[in-house]
Amino acid sequence: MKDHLHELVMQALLDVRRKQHVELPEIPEFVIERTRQKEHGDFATNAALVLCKAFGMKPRDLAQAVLDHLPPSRHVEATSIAGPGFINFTLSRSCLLGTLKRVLERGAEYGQVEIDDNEHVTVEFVSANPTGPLHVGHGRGAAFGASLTNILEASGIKVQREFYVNDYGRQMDILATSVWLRYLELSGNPVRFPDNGYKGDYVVDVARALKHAHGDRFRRSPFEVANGLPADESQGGDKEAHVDALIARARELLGASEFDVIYKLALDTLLGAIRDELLAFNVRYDQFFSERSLAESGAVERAIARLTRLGHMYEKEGAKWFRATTFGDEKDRVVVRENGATTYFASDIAYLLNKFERGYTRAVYVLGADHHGYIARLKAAASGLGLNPANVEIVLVQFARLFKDGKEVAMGKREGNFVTLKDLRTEVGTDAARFFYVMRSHEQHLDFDLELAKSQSRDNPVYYVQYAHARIASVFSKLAEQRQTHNRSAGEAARTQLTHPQELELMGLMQRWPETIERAAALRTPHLVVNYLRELAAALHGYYDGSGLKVLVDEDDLRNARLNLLLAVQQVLANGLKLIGVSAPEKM
RNA sequence: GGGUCCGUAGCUCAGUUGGAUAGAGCACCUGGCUUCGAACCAGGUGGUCGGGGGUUCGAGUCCCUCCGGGCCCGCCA
Repeated sequence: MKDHLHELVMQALLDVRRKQHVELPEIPEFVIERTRQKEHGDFATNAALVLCKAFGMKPRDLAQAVLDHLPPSRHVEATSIAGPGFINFTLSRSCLLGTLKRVLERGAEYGQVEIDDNEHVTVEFVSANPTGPLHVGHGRGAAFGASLTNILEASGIKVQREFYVNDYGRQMDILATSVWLRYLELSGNPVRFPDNGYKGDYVVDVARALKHAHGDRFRRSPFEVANGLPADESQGGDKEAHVDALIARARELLGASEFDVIYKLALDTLLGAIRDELLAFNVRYDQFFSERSLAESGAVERAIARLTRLGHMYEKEGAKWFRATTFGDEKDRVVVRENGATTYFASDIAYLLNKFERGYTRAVYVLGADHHGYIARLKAAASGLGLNPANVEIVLVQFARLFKDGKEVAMGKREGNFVTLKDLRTEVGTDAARFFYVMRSHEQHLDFDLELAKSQSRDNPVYYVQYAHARIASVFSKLAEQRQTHNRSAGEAARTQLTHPQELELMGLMQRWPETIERAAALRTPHLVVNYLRELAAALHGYYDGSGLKVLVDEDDLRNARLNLLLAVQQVLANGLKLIGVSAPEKM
């Protein structure tokens, strides 16, 4: 519709240019946009304001000239000039009725664009370390990422959803060691637990499973384990050095392959829990990608070799550095440490390269706001690898804070007293949690009000939208009870009987649904979908309660036409809720 | 200190890439259920868009500056 109006205005401008003999090789850009207020019609253009100088006319005069030359269109009901020189367009009723027809024809597909095969985007989100359960911070990333990918797909972009598993490196070693120490404790051989160890109860659960499966196989004497270790932080030493020594001791006493058994059990258990939780949260992935596989397949080495070959690596103080400053990063980055181990960033580089080697045309990273330092680094890596950094996109999601009884719920992972996503989900339900997480702009800090999300009351915006859907369903069940019928094609034929302003408003809103998807996809802003749904639900409630009209009237044609309208609204509500992973109930 | 995100009604937030008289929800006030579901609706009160400059036909939106807050700044992951 926008394009159509743009074309009309362009035609008019070309005519005006010819008649007024304006010397102007090209018509500068102007926009057609939705109006903010109903009194201004449906669409407006700033053409006269933008072009008045070029045409040497006053804005309002130019606007009038444009209207005088505007080609007729069956979609346009009325035009007007307003304010400093805006041209407003009011869409014709037949145009709105066409939307109604289209919604019913396309059903669940309404609003979707056909997939464009030339582009294939990989979107990575959550990617939490498998060193513990998901917490409420991950929940926002999960809800955002899942909604965004659904929306991108609806907008015609081929999407792959990926979770990067950090199953390699020191944090996992610390986890495995923590499990082993808890296991020793359960076996009656307690060893002092390190300050930097993982202290959550889930670690004990894994230890218990380990003991159950393997008995005393990993028992060692506490003296052997603790003897000669450097002092821990609370003993006046360094916690990192202490825990590293403890890991080395575990490897030494158990042997590498035995240590791996523990490591593997911890990884499988915790990653399994993460996957289960994501599924329960209605978040699906196409792939869980292992960091370890990058190292083991030689991908990390290859990526470093590529950077070296392209002349972006150098050695300093025994370490190998990537010259990130060449590409705008604030400092160069270590890729291979002095001790020969590769850094986390080395894996990142390899992973980035791998994504494009797998054929994706664009890589989107959904990261927590604390990772904003990554943007320059990752883009520099892309440039260094010879990739186009414009195809690497990082979307930062701000933090979520949890409020209970008006007070913030504190979270600390190492202390083990954090609120898990599972806790939240079981307390407020998947629907409310998913809705609340994407209700606000991702650039905004989110205050998650537990009571509000939990409340089965009018205050809860989730119910407001779901209620609109359920309300429509109940009209249809009432229909059967009253032994009335709904004939869609009869309703279609009688659609011109839908004349009430609130009926037209509903149609106008439904017409905006495809535009909403397009916009939310382009801006990576799922909350626009939520805003839209709230608006559509409000219009439905207003129609239902405030218009004074009844749907289930005796007159067949009118009833069928109105039922068609309700069916269409229900369909669009369902389509929208699906994109954000919230159910569309028939009853509440 | 440097970087980055944010500051809009008492509270939580929208604001269509610079448009017209800044909008919702909650809270507060008034009214509406013997009629398709009141988890709803109709209406009202409430603003120096953090402060100050600038850019232009036009600024909550863009630029500068100051104030206030979140987060980041390791050969950790």
